[in-house]
Amino acid sequence: MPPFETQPIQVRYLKAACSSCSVLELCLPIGLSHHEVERLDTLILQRVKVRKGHALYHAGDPLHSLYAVRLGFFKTSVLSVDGREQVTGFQMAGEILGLDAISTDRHACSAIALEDCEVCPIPFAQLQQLSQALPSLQHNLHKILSREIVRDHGMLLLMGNMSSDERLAAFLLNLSQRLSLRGYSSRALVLRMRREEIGSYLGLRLETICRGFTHLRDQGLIHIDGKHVEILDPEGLKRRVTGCQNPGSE
Amino acid sequence: MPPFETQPIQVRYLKAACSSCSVLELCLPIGLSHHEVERLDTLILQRVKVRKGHALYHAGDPLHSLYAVRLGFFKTSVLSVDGREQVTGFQMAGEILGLDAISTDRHACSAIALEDCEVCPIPFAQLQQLSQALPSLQHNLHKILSREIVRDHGMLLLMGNMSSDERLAAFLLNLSQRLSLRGYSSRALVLRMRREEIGSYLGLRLETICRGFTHLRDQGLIHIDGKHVEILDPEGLKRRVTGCQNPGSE
DNA sequence: CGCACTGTTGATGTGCATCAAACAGCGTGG
DNA sequence: CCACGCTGTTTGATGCACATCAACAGTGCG
Repeated sequence: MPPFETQPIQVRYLKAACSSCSVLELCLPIGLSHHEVERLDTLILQRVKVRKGHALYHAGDPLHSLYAVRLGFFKTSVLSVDGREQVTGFQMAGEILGLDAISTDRHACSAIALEDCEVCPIPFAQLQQLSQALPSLQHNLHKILSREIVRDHGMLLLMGNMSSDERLAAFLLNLSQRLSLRGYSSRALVLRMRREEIGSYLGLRLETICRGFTHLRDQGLIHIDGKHVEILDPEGLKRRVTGCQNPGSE
Repeated sequence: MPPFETQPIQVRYLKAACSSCSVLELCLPIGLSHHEVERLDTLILQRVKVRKGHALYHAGDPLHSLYAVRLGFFKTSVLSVDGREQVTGFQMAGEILGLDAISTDRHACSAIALEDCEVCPIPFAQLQQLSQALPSLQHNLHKILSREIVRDHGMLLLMGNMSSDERLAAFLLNLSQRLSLRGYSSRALVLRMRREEIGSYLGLRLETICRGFTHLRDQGLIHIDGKHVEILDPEGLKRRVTGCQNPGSE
């Protein structure tokens, strides 16, 4: 059976525990004391599994919980009035989904699992309540919200000023850096999303993504085979991003 | 003396009072009780004036305060590594500056006054402290942070999917809507920024902005003379934004 | 007045979108 | 087993929207 985004999410209940979570140090509880983590734990009643291709939530759904990604890979996207999709982000373990829903108490984007995923729902009302009592939890939440704003501004810079190849190089470096933070190789990575989704994220067409990969490959910066990317020359990629109007390097 | 962005800001001290502020209902204290507003008032020691062309803060400055715009018009912008500017937003009365600094305790962008401005500095550490005690203040702060995220995602949609004329129409409608919320005319508006800054904001060149204005004028949607814009046909402008791939209307 | 800055418009170039076709992988069913 | 459709990727040919380059007009200011 093919996955449909509009189907209800597939859930399986699991007892949760931030304390023993592998992304504890990247997630909401970062820097909290053992005691504080235990109090946060009481909010997270169970983990939820989301199957590949299914939605964790849709735009318009009321906000109940924020979601900490425990496992897997999501995309978030908004739809324009005339139905075109803009991917606003790709989220991996330790990252928080649903932040944009706080504004209106309704989710402003949809979150789709790009592979089988597991998330920790954090009931938002209770999170606010608990962060009244725990200043460091409140501070973490502020930082996470602010970090998303900084990230978005970086994306605006990318969309407004970078060529297609530069965008692609920046995208790969960003993925690589986030994966390596999580203990994965910063060299060899697997793209969980399709070319079209990368394109939407970067403000380009899928064909341009393909050609971009080819360019970077022909310059000896990456090796690419389908969804498998190997970064051969991270420094070269970085130069590709910053060296915007530098035709001498060709 | 021409204004330099790198000069220190010009300050003049004024006693502050949220309670009597004209944008009380658009700003941080929205929905707070009289008593709660008074407690917030105690944080804001004095208002600060920023002269046209001067910076309220620069990227890299340490975060001390958030700033509520009381009067005037700002732009915020980030610089790419190779020195190109990306305008990330234009802020008017009631809007909060400095949210992106919470992430790293340093401002990630610069805020420049586009006209003589007045802001209320809100010491962030104390704001966090007070919002421990005042749940509705905490909630407001969360909403403001989240609203910025939603706004940015809208900008990504615009940058990724819209033609130059559509971007410009969306920009004008957005300005018009925010100005009318503040009691100004939604029809007649004055652009406080230069064409180049609009262009940077929308991911276009200044010449393209000029031509876009000409197009909208030739379609009878707006009247434009320098910095003065009159919106003649708001509905037509809206159709211009949503009707993305509709060549029949030309 | 003269200069710097901003805005407008025209001519030309180019980077990416669009259109199109071929191919690979993969599950399904004859 | 192969044929088949379906999805995703790659590559080529062509067109267009916007960038770039350039000239000039309007405005404010020392």
